[in-house]
Amino acid sequence: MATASHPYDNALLAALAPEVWRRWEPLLELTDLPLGMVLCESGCTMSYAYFPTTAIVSLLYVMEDGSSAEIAVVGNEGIVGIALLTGGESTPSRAVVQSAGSGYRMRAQAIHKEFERSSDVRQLLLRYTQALITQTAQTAACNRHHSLDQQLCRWLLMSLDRLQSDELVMTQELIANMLGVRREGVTEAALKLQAAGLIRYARGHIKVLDRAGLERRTCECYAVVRDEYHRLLPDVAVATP
Amino acid sequence: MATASHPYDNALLAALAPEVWRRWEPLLELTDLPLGMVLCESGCTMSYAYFPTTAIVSLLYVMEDGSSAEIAVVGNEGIVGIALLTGGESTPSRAVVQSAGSGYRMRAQAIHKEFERSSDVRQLLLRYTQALITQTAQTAACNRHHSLDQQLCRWLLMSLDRLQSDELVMTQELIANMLGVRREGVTEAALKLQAAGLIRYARGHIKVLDRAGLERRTCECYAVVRDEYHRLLPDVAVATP
DNA sequence: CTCGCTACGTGCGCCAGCGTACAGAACGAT
DNA sequence: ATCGTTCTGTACGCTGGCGCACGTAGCGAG
Repeated sequence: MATASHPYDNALLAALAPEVWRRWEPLLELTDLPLGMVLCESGCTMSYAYFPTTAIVSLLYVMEDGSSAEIAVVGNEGIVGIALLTGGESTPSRAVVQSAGSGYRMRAQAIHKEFERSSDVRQLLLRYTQALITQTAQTAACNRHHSLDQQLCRWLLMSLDRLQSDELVMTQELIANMLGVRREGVTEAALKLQAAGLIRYARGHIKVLDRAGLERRTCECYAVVRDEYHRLLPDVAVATP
Repeated sequence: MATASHPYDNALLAALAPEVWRRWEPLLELTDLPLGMVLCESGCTMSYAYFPTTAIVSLLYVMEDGSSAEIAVVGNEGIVGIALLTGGESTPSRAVVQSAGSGYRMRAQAIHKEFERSSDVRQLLLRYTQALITQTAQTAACNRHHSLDQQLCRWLLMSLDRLQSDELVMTQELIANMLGVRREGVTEAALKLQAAGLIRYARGHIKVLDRAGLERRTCECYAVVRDEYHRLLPDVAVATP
């Protein structure tokens, strides 16, 4: 449900200068983003850029054999559709709504024109782009070196940062898809976290009981990415560092 | 040795319009890039952007425990120092010369100014940025799902595309560092390739005997990234698709 | 020539995560 | 209340890559 949403709920939009804001307001359209909605298929040209407010969107690479891997996640701190800015129009990644909610969308042509027009807009969106690159690169390193346990903690924390609540609506099956691992692996890892009193899991509902505990348990990757977001976009905070 | 090098040897520079070219020529400085040279340390502000001609540069993430992972590789098709364009100034990655050679460098301020000034320059460099993002993202997925054997093939092919010869000067130890795996693992994988008649390995010299064989043996990731480079930068070809 | 260093080869136990298979448990529709 | 479906837990053998510990071979300086 797209109730009580305002463009300001997206931190990137909120960081726009007033005169830019006046131009953009009529170009933004509130949209419902239900779970599983595909905003952009691999290799397909996007018609819109999306600014999530309450929703969370995953960028996934889907391999030929059907297995997948999340390369980045975008919430109310960002924008889906960087390729529209760089001029590539499409990417090999698929953008899927990972957590239902709403967001604003803007026509591809409009955002591209605004990007060309204003140096300030460019500055903001390019800094966000760099933060996204950092997230992707750190994911690559993390996939190489860290355990599923640590990665699950990281994933939970990143989702938490982009939500208003401490409860995630998310089956283990879906998490496994995002992380690119077996569902059973997620079950095991989640049980460990539950045994440690950090979370409570029940049929697609994860309640985070001890956030600090998750942070202690995750790998360095979470903090590196979070800090880099804060450095690049001090006004577009994801979570307190 | 920086002999017989011309800025045109970097495909990105070569793709510049004549009038841009006239402005840039005096700003470019030929530089020797010896093996192991660190162009940029993690988190440090860069003074220069680099346009490799004969050298190859690796972008590495180095973890707290000292292990590392390559997140992208840049040769004569690209530029090292995207963060100067996006305005972030630094990144958490380290840029290391992986294969000795030369390149051109340009002062940070100069490239940033040019990036702001010309829409054409922006278009070109942003398209390159997107290609680099694709490479990084595909690396993340590849790290998750594919075997060391396949990744070694991919790595060899990517290096080959950025070299003028079919011989790589590269110890197994170094390759292991790039891929973020054990040296012994690279030994085993390389032996398999040698047994299959695809390469010949001898004390830091790899001669590629059967390039097509490597392509058959690698994972899809190589082709995805290569094709995306060609799509985004048709005039800045890496290797024939 | 030989000594030392660098680069490569090999062996072995270990373990995280995989593939597969199945069982229980909670929820929702009728 | 019942039944099918979805979600979660458990078990077991397998394998790729790891950590560690050596052995060996070629090259280069003296």
